[in-house]
Amino acid sequence: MNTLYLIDGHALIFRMYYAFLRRPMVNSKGEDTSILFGFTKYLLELIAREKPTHLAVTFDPPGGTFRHELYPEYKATRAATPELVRAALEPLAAIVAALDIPVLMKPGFEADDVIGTVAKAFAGSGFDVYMVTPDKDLGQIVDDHIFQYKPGKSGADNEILSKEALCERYGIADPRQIVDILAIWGDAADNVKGVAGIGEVGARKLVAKYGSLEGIEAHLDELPPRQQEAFREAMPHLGLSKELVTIRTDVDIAVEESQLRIGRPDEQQVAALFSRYEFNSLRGLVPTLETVREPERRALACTDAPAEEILREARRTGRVAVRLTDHVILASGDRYCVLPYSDAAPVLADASIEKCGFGLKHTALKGPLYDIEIMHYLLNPERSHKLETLAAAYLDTDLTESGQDGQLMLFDFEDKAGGRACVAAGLIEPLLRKELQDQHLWDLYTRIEMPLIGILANMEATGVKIDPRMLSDYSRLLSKELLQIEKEARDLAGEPALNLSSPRQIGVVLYEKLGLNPRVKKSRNDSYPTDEETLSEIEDRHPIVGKILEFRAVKKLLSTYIDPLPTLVSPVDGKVHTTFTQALTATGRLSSLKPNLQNIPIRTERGMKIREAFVPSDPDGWIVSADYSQIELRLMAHLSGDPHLVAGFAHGADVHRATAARIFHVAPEDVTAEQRRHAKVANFGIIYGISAFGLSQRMGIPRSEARAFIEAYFKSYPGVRDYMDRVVAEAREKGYVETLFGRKRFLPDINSKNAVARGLAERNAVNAPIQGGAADIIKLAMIAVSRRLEADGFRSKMVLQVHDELVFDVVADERDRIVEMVKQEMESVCNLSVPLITECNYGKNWREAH
DNA sequence: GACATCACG
DNA sequence: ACGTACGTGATGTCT
Repeated sequence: MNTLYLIDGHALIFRMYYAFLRRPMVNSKGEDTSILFGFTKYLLELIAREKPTHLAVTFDPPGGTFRHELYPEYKATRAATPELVRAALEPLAAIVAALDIPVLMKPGFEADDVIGTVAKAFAGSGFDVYMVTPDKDLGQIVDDHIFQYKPGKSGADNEILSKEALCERYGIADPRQIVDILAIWGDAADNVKGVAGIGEVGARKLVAKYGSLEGIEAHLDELPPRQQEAFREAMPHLGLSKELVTIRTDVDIAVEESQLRIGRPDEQQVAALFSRYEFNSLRGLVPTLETVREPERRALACTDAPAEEILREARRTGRVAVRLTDHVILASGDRYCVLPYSDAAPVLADASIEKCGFGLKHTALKGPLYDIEIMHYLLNPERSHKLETLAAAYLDTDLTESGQDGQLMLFDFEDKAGGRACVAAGLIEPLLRKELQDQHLWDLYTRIEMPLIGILANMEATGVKIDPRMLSDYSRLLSKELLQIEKEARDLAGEPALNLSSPRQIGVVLYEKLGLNPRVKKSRNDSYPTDEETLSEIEDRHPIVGKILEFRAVKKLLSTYIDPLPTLVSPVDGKVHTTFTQALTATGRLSSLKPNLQNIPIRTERGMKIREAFVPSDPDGWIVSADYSQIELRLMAHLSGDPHLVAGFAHGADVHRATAARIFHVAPEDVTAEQRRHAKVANFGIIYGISAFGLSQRMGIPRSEARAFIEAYFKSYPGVRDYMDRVVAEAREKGYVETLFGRKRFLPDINSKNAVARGLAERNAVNAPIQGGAADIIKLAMIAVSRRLEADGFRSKMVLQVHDELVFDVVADERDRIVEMVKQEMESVCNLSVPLITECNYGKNWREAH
């Protein structure tokens, strides 16, 4: 459904004027930006929250209106417009224009009349219209497709008044009767006279009973004498009052649908205006093409068909669209059928029939899989790959629109929506196939992502065995420690109720009560910094700081890993089954969720113990872990071709030591521990697209020293600097960078005038080919290893991937063969100018396997 | 739902 | 004068 939001500009301005009256907002130039800020924020938040497809702002035009001609005293009692409001009008118009939001005005008419006219016109042509105004007058316009959207006091509590809500509020049958209520009630603000002595309640009751002003007049004699008298007295002006409070819906104003479509803000203008008024907090709210909702598209035509026909068609063409829910939906062309898994299984498992669809990660599916979510992910990993988005972009149809079939039973409706989705995926797939081929991404899809789909399905289905007893014992132990730490910290603070999980409370205790760092300042959102880095610096000033850090560490382990993990163990097989997402990260990595098994602790002793709970499914079996050694730095060596970095890997030497030796001009055996540590940090920095600031933070040295350090690094490895320059230049020219295997990452900010955004894009340009290339390589390894597991008849399973590590649940007698096979496959998956080395170990649990 | 924090590579 | 090392996910607080 298309939605049109019509903003009552003046009403909103006044609302903001009063909202900020006691605590105005002033920028560094001393200008009062309250109204501009409040108005702009409201507008942007409305767009973000409601995602209108169409939007306009209305203002009252300068000069009088037809109401003044009818009645010279109209609004005569109004105080003069406050100077702040007057001053806000022009800048506001500029902001609204920069946001590409149309302004509607008509000389001689109030904004209300324009809103009324446009609302009626668009509601009549299939729109839902929301009139954004606190003004009760506009209630009279409300109907089945026109709503009053009342701004709340603090942004969030907006109220949407439907026809039903208004009728209930006023006790009337039709919102149009609000006109009669207002005429009788009168409106002091507009100087419209009503009936003396009758207020809102009286007017409501009378209109409810007699239907209208005219109805009341016809039955005047039924009223109590006092009211009769009041009405007779008011009679001469009531007709005028009614006319004045009636909102016109026939204003001669030409508004095209296309004018009101949500547009594209002028980034330059918006940036200039926002920095002029210092609206830094609003920048992120400016709608982008991704965040605005596209106007309505036509529905997708499709029909259901007998299952036998679809199955026959699938076998004949060697292709079928698939959607897996509680049941199976199959589609061919624009026809679909719904059937139980048992009936669909033969086709799903028939490898000679290719499958296309959205989300095909399922163990039942065999044969070539064309998953449009993943195909689209390769075209641009950072865009949305939702089916609805793809259907809108590739088929110009709206899959979200639904329910107009009204009377359908729920399951019929679900089938129909599912059928439509399945048909849509089948129609989108060939279009994506073409784009992948045009953009040279076809090989990446067919050789890496496509075979990976089934592998991930199997890994998820297999799961990892967990020892819940071990975890519950450990939980008891750590919980006791936690309680003790909490008590000690509270005693040290002298605050028995201190919540150690609250950074806010911690900040107050540390900096206000104990005064541990007089220099520290509340940051902009009224909070003190209490992150680990900050606290470590002041750890020796008070024993409580160490307690807080320890509390945090233990609490993290308990609440993120130890306690939730057992609840995620399947009662069926005693295993946890994560979900691997294949179309999420910007770089090509996988991600893992519910639970995330890619961030299980390893760096501390307490954390490492958690890995003891990850065990082989057979008590006699083994956990085997194989991880690529320094894969990202090796890729940097390969991509840059720097002879010294390549040489550093050639003889299996300690790279960080070799780096330190080169940077500090000492023999490798004379490198100190600190030099090696710094070289290691620098090597990581290089992969991240080093910056002097970042390095100085990590090494705890001044920025000038960091700069010198980077210079020394580049002097030692000139090829690395050349590579970084090259890849950034390539990004500037083409707008994207790519991995060895052609995986792309687009960097729209690479030529930005904003130095921060540009800097990030430049570091991404350096990092994406490396992080993404490593992701490509381990995916290839997973494919190679899976093939061997199957071809050689292994019973052991691959169960986890952690970016540079593969984890296997291994049966006892396969241990040594698995270690050998995995290492061999992982190391030979691609040929770089440096060796790919895999560390492969086994143990009775994940911890021991390292 | 935003933010701060912290677990991993 | 800004405001930054790359990529993720889960939890708790607070509004």
